[in-house]
Amino acid sequence: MPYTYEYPRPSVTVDCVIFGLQESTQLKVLLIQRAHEPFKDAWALPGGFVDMDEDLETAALRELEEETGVRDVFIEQLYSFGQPTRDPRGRVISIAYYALVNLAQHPVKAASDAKTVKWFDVNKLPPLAFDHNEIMEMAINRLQAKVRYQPIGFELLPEKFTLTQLQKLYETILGVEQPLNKRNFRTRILDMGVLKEVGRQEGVAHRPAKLYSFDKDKYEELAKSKYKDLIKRGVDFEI
Amino acid sequence: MPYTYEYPRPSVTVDCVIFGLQESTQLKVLLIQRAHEPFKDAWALPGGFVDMDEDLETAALRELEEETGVRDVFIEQLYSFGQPTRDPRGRVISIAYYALVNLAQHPVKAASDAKTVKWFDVNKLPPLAFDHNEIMEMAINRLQAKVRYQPIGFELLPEKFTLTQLQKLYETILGVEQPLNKRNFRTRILDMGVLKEVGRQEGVAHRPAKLYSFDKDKYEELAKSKYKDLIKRGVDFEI
DNA sequence: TCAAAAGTGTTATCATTACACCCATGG
DNA sequence: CCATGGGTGTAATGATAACACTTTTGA
Repeated sequence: MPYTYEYPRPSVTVDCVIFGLQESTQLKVLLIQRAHEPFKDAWALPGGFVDMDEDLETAALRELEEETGVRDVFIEQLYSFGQPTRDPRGRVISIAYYALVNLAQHPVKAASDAKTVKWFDVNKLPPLAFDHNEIMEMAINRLQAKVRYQPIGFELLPEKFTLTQLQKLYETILGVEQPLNKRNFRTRILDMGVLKEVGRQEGVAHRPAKLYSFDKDKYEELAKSKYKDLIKRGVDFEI
Repeated sequence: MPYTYEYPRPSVTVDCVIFGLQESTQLKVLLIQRAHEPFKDAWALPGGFVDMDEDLETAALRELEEETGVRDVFIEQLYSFGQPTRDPRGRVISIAYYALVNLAQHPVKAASDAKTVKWFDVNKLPPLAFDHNEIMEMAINRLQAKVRYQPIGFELLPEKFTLTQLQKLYETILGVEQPLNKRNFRTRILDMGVLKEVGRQEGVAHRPAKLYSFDKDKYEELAKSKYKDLIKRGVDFEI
């Protein structure tokens, strides 16, 4: 290898914060119970060391599947944590990823370094190994911020869904105490123009709801033109 | 060291994208010309290897000062880049940071691994070493997104500034082709309530402008209450 | 008194909020 | 025929955009 440069090197790991939505009403997060020292028996985020020839994202997905059996998720980089004392084994830098999935579609099974795998309610987390509580907190903030301006979450519902299901989903992710106003939620969502009507409910003991699906093409298109608008408007402090 | 775990380890570097505002009208970025292989003589982001006992952020600030002489900046983590082939020396993972500074207050001088240090116009960048063009692109997007909802940039002006100066600054950072509407810019900024009047210009050949300064306390306070509002409102797609 | 930049009035339009009400279905 | 959600009308308020206008200064 040309130009080789030798320094003592930190270890590099990846960690995954996988949020799971259960019945659109409960927000959970996937944790493993560690099988080995350090922090043996403590709960932790799934993750592990990056191999020398794989992408960071690939490493995260591999570790996630190895330890929990969960696969086929869209993860996104969250942040990198590098405090020198965060791992008792020595200098370990960790790149954290996060994702939001439909819990029902992702059965879990413990394996490799994990003793147990479990979905925990986001509001009832145990103390976690390493600095994983800090990572978790950042992930929750990021998820809630993201859900406000990007239609994530649509993939978590059945392909065809009602507006009430969608509203429940938002209320869950945002962790609101009061339900959102139905009228206004609907107006806003429909005015966005990214839902298309695809039928109606059947066999329910009340007025059947219209079913919608997410129109991805429309969304991409809108995202582009909206971007131009923003540029034109210039400033729009939201604080 | 207990629990030591041995794996082959990637190298870890940090890179800094330092944006500099010149006279509130030009957005520049700080590059170094590499003194050594690989990519000898090519332009690159200031950065380098992380020491074993320092924070990532500390490493970024240290490398920035060593290579460019620039110090006392508030950097923020941008993203981590880990494509296995991004560095010909082998596996190198880089954590990128970015910042926006007042160019006039940060004199540069080349040192250590840098042959030359130069501020480049953001719109006239040379081809960069490694994957630094990709890092740069992401940094520009992030900066422009951030400036829309957080009052960064205020620190780049003199302590007392006019609304016209502030508007110019926004126009520069956003890279707009048409100037923003003066009336509306003023209304919006003043309605935020984070500026306080602190005097007026003197000795100018036109009506003297009022001078303002940024009221940080007021901002912190507003940021909190605004956050509560957002929670209450629930959803607010901006796409 | 003029150029230059600062600063203001005003209107039309659109988005947001809040509240009350009607509708369709199965049991 | 009623309980249960689904779905709509509307008015008050506030934010945004667009444009034209007035003010104050030094030279």
